[in-house]
Amino acid sequence: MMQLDDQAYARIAKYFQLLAEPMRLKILNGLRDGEKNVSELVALSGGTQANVSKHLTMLSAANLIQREARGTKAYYSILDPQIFDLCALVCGQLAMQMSTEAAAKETFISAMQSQAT
Amino acid sequence: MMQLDDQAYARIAKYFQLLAEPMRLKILNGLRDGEKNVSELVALSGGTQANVSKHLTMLSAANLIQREARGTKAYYSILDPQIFDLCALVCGQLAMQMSTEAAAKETFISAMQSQAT
DNA sequence: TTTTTATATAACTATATACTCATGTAATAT
DNA sequence: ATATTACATGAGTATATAGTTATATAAAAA
Repeated sequence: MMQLDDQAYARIAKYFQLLAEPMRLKILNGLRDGEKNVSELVALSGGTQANVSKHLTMLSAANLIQREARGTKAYYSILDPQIFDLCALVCGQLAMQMSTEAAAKETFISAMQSQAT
Repeated sequence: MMQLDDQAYARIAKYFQLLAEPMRLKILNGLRDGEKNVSELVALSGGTQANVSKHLTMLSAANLIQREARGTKAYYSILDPQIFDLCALVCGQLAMQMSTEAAAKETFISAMQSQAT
């Protein structure tokens, strides 16, 4: 078993932390089919402008997404589509766990298929 | 683009949240090569008994790991090895990001190889 | 230039959670 | 029966973070 040092664990944990927030997942999912500006993401997510903007700044600082200013608008786009593989794995895992809860399972199975690369 | 409802996002986020903690990652990595009891995990992780026990309870409640009491000891083991795929993906991602930081990159490359399924 | 539109950010609040210390519980040993 | 070992858990504290409100900034339009 490989021993990682504490710094390595901290870094991996921080990465997962970014994905551990419903609004951020919603935003990332909103960027799946290409770049969107902040207003579009606000409308899509149902969050406030300030909050969405903060999450975008966080995701951008971690290089999960990319910012490009055009005019007065700021367009964000996914930098590494592999994050969707992560989500797909988790969705699959959760779908397994919910093998008894039929209705919830339906939701997740289709979500997983939609999110899989 | 598949639209997930808020409950779905919350659930996925909660799953990532479990992996967003260095001590829990350390514990999970400690269970990679098979079951261990609490004392072993305490020694391995360098955490306190109370803290390790709490994390184990959390991971167990989320069905990431499994508890089996034998005598006065409690043995924990990984329930779904796919979590290591998640970690490997993240390690790979981080290794990419660190392409300039040579030393740190070395650490992650080997870690990733060790963690990959 | 002034106004409007789009986005970012500072200050603040509320909540969640990681940790420690102390104690509870349960199985084994003496 | 009592003590010991192994583990779990409650109470309390500190810190992190998501969210809101208000404001700053910057480009474009009037």
